[in-house]
Amino acid sequence: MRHGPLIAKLATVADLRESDVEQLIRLCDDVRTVPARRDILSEGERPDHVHVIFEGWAARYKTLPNGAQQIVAFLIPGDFCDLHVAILGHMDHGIVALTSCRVAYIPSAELDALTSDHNGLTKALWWATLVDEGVLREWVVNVGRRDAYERIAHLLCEMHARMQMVGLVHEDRFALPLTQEQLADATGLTAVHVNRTLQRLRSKDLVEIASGTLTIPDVGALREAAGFTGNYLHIQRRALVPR
Amino acid sequence: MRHGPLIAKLATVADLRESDVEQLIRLCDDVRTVPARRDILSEGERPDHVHVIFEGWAARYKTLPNGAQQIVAFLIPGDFCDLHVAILGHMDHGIVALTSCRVAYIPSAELDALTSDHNGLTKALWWATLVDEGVLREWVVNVGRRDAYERIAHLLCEMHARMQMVGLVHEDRFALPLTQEQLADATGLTAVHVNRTLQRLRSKDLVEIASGTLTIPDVGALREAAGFTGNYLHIQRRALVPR
DNA sequence: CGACGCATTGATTGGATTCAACTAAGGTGG
DNA sequence: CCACCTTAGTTGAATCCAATCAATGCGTCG
Repeated sequence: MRHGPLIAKLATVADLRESDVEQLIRLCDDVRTVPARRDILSEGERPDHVHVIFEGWAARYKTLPNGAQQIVAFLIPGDFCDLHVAILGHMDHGIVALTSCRVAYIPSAELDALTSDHNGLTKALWWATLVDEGVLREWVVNVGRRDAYERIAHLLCEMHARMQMVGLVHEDRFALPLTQEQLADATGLTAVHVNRTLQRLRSKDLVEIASGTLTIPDVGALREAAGFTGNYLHIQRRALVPR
Repeated sequence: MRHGPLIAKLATVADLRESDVEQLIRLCDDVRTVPARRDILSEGERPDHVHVIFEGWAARYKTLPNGAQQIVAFLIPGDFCDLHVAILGHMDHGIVALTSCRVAYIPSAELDALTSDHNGLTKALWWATLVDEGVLREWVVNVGRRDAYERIAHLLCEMHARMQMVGLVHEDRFALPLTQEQLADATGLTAVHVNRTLQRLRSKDLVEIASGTLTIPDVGALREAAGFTGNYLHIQRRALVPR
């Protein structure tokens, strides 16, 4: 945790050397604060920076013609916002800060340079996007084939596992700064139904929610209820390779 | 089309040289036939080959504890099955042949070697996976926020656009070798409801389906009904760069 | 305080599922 | 060559999960 969530996350999978870590830290020296509800990136934009969340929560979202919104991913500390625009050119969705966020702005060119002399980093970044893809597949399953109860339980399990990866879970408790409206936009439900479903989860003592903090008294029980296995997150802890 | 769908697809985006094309063709010399309904890759597998569909349709799918299935992607000629397992290690989902498929088996090691001396190819492969990711985001929106009617219309629009990319659409007509059951598994609906919804689409003359062939008399009208814009497919035709 | 965002509750509606039966098409084997 | 069986598509009726519409509580903040 000494180096922040990004390195914590990448170190769990890639053979990062001390020198890689130093390079990453140097890249992330331009950290700005984005207030809640502000777009970090808007649809159609062609950013010349790559963005990494250092602190706070954000969401990828798409808006339909009728005004309905669908959140397609939650971004937590350590997550890249747009590793892809360097290649795809423009954003096909927006990213909005859900809380006040501290975001690192990395010039695309510098990242390009770093990854082209291919060290362990390229693979680590690849890995990050591939895990994102795995998460997306699971989200399709979630909205496609689980009922509201399992769906929300599953989402909470996922966020618990991901927050744990970056060291933000303490005693099965972590900050969940989402409104029920946002949970609804992520699960394809309405806020009203999210409310009723959360009540069911609470009444069964699977979750406790108080002032933006989620507590999961029995992780195993919640995972059972959700049908959650974290296999798609491809978590595998490795040691940090010395210089 | 002279070189098959994979090169056709990659050439629309990357600066492929003649030499790149030759390399790709050489890589794809081991083409095998997989019968319909057979798994090309199973969940949990750790393949030492990377697979590309040359002919036929396949589907990525996940199975839930209760037996429900969710298709999370359709694979058509030119699509990679598992560009990611080289990095993630194991398959977190299965891939099944929907029709008899001709599949190229590329040894992972050879692809690694090819991409590590980074030519235009690396970027092209990156691009392919990033588009897949964009498609997945749209699928989340599809099952999360569109009703059955728009949902199926949107899926058909997408497949039309993707089939067009690899030159498999002729006069707004293309092979759609999917059962209504499979359409249901892809859209998070039941086969019964897919049936009724297809009837509505037919009655409005938005689609015609006969013996595994889909005809879209008025592409604009169907896209309008679906709220479809292909922006997330990141299609952009470029010229082939000469050697 | 009043306004606003968010959570909560009730009543009602509706889209999609479920269960079940039935038809059509295709393949197989006696 | 037809009886038989399987698979895919179709239709109807009943049911249910979640949406919709609407109102209320409640804490916060300018």
